[in-house]
Amino acid sequence: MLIGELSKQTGLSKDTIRFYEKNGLIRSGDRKAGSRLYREYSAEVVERLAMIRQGKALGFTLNEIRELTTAWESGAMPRHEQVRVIQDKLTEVRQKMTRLREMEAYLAEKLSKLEAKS
Amino acid sequence: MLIGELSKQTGLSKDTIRFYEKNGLIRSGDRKAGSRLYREYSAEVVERLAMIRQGKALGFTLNEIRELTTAWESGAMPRHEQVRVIQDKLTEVRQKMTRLREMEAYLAEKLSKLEAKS
DNA sequence: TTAAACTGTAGACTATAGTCCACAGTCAAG
DNA sequence: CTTGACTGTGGACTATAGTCTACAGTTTAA
Repeated sequence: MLIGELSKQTGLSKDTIRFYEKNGLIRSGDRKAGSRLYREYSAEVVERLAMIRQGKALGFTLNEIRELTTAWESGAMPRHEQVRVIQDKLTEVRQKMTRLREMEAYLAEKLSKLEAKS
Repeated sequence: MLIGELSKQTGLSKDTIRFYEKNGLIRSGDRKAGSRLYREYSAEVVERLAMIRQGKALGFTLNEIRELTTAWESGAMPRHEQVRVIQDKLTEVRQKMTRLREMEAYLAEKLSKLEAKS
């Protein structure tokens, strides 16, 4: 699919998609268009962009996400490296979960104190 | 305590602390020092800065965090407003938890596929 | 009493993550 | 066969979240 379609399917702007591609977060093939080339995207890119969006909403930076997604590009690095990168990220994800539970407890307490006063 | 001490206790730079204060995330009192005034911080500020840091690591922006912390400044807004703001943030926290679980499942799957191949 | 370590403000600078604009080639419908 | 919606590139611009520098007053330990 072309970039406009991808943009529609993901809700990300074309500029953002080009920006991500320039920064190595996604890839595209070439579709010939006269003297020029249009970007041709595969369906998996939709999934990957969804993942990037999730990651960002959880406080991961594009650099961190790129490191991760590069890891499951076959041939990008030796398998034990791939495993290590993914395991590290998994650990971070679990740490964030702990933090979220703390945050939830903190907010819930603030709330119950407020409601007790009323 | 003065800003250097607060910096030491929180691990945030003095510049960052002044920046947060300028942007309404924390407050200080005045300590007279000759013709000038030094910032005097209470012990609760340590806790609040820890919370800000947590929030940031979870993808909340300073603006979002400020809205929240303003809510538990008594007199800042009517009580039902305070309750609403905190409840909204609690909802967001729970959404993030769901996202994290998805992310965890996604990574765990990538990992098990990789390990199956070896 | 003076040097080092602290405090303050103002403003320039940085990195990250985009967004916007101008200009130009491509394609499909009328 | 031209007009409108698409595509591309390059570069300027923006917001967020700081960081750094210069300059100056304050405090304290030698």
